Amino acid sequence: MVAELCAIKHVLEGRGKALYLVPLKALASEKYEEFKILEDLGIRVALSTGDFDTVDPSLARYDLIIATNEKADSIIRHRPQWIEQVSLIVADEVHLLGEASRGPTLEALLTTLMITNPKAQFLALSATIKNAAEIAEWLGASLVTSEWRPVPLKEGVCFRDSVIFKDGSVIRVDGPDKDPVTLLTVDVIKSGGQMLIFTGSRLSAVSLARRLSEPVRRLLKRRDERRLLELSSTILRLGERTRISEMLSRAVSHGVAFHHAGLTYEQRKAVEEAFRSFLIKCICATPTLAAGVNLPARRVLIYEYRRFEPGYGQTNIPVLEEKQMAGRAGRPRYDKEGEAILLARSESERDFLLEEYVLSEPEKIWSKLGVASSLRSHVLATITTGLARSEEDLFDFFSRTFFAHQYGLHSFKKKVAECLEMLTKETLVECQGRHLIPTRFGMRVAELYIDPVSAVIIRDALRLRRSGLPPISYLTLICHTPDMPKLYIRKREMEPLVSFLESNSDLFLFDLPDEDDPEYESLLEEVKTALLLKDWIEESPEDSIVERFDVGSGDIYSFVESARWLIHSAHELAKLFGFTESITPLRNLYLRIENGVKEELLPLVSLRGVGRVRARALYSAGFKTLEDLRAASPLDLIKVPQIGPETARLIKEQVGGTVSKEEWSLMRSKKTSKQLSIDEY
DNA sequence: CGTATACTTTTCTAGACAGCATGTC
DNA sequence: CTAGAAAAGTATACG
Repeated sequence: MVAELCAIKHVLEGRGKALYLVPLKALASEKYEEFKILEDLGIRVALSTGDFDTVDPSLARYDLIIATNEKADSIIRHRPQWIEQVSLIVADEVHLLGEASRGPTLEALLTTLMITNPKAQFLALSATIKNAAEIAEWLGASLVTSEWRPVPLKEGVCFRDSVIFKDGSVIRVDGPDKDPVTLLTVDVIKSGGQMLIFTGSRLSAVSLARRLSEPVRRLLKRRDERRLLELSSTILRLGERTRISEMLSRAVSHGVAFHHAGLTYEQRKAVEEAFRSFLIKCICATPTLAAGVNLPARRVLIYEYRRFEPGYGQTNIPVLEEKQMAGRAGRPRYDKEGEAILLARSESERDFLLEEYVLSEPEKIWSKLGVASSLRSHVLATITTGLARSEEDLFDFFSRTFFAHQYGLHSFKKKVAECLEMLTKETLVECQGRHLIPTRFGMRVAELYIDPVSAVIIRDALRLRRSGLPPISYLTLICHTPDMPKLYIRKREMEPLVSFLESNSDLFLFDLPDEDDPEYESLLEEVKTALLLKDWIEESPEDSIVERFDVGSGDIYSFVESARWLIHSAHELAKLFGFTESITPLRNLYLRIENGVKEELLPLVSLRGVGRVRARALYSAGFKTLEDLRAASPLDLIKVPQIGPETARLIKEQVGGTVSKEEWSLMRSKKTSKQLSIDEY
């Protein structure tokens, strides 16, 4: 509300545009829906995330622009004029600054905006921050704190059948069951509330949901039971049937659901919506639901406060994260208070949890901009945007960052200089005397929004100028870049991966580490990820990919998305450097990744208006090449399922066939008439 | 020799942002 | 912040 009022003031008083920054796409959409009512006041609201548009020049027409941090950063790299008119910058969930992977982007973005828009107002928001004053100081802002909450929150710890709250009050839950999780769940549902349980792994989310299914089902009203059965079958129809969707469907029929990133977007949305409409009584979730969309419940149970972290083992989650989860407790308008409960397994653990979480404040936020991988790309961006034209400019810029604010500039200078050295050595930047000038390569890398290291890996590989390579060569290449997320390797998978590697070593576009090299294991991860992508473009059924790689459908989509982005980037770099023999293979691979199709469908899928489904339909109707399509009459084309008059016309336009006047008018008349069956056509 | 039981070894582990182009049945 | 639970495998006891 504070941000909203502030934005209204800025726009209506004609002071300038407002930019609203959020960390998640889902949050961006949510805010967009929320702020759209401002259009009644004549304020034009736009949404800009990676899902919706590129750097859209029409954004200049809007007054309030909602964007993810990364999207806003990317927009700035394309240097549009309208940025100058921004007079209010809202940074929602600003505690993200302390997150290693994505905090630096927000930090660089805010620093840039402070420099380019020195008169703008900065409004940073967070519910869980200890050193808020320090961040305010960095932003040149004043700190405003408020303890107000729409629904009061009670935090406590549960051991056996009793819960001790922060304020000293104690509640006891009892029932025939001895299991405290079941007791707490049944208790809150009986009194008309809902339960949200956070677990530390996907597996425990799923198994907990199964465990609670029976007790929850017994509490269901007849009417809900019927609607849940409908929802249960809807979930199976949302996508290809997999083991996970079957388990989810079964749980949902009992009024329970699990929620993690292995689910598809649609499945997750379905679960969230059913929870909001009180249909689903209990969700067992990984931290997916801790941040992000607003999905409160009367009672929140933190079932596991430890989580595995690679390189560290089992670690206690930060208090900040625990407070984020606890903050989900209490549904405005429905609950008069919310309860957030940590689960203890022993008496000493109960005391530990009370002390370390319930009564603790969240940790301080520390800048993570010093991490080399993120620093590189921000040093480059500072140069390509023209913000730094010399080394001094560069240090000036970085002296304005939160990192410099917290740690001082001294140690930082060396890190920045190292990044600069790497960028000049790899010719992303040129030094001419004191001047720093981005090369075309550097410019393109900044715009493509990839890590300079990824770009160098791709360039060096394509520079081998090898032609006639199969898709797996390019797939392993992009999986070799730091921008590509990777699959875990299981012990039993080592063997087949090693043998694949040995028999195909001539297909790799980069040097392979030795078997005793610590890099070797990450190479296997890369190969495994590449093999998943290969299955995808060969149209393996989703369920077979799920089984073979032990991933969820949601994981498949996120791997495919990242691969699509990097293949596109590789294609652009091939064009930039004139690596002609790679341009067409990369273009084809892009089409196949995007649509998830076999090679035989390539010519069809390359047409506008034809994706996976229509390509398949055309192919099985006998139209296998562009030549077949050129020879075909449009009236034959519309006999193909999935192909209507519009698409037929579009296809004909692209393959350069002729459409006679009669055919044309016939098609147009069909277009406006009620849709006919294939037989009628 | 088969099987129950105790002890040892192995396996496995959260999430999600970015480019660009296009628009049906 | 540097693990711990569950599954799988193996040894031993017992009838």
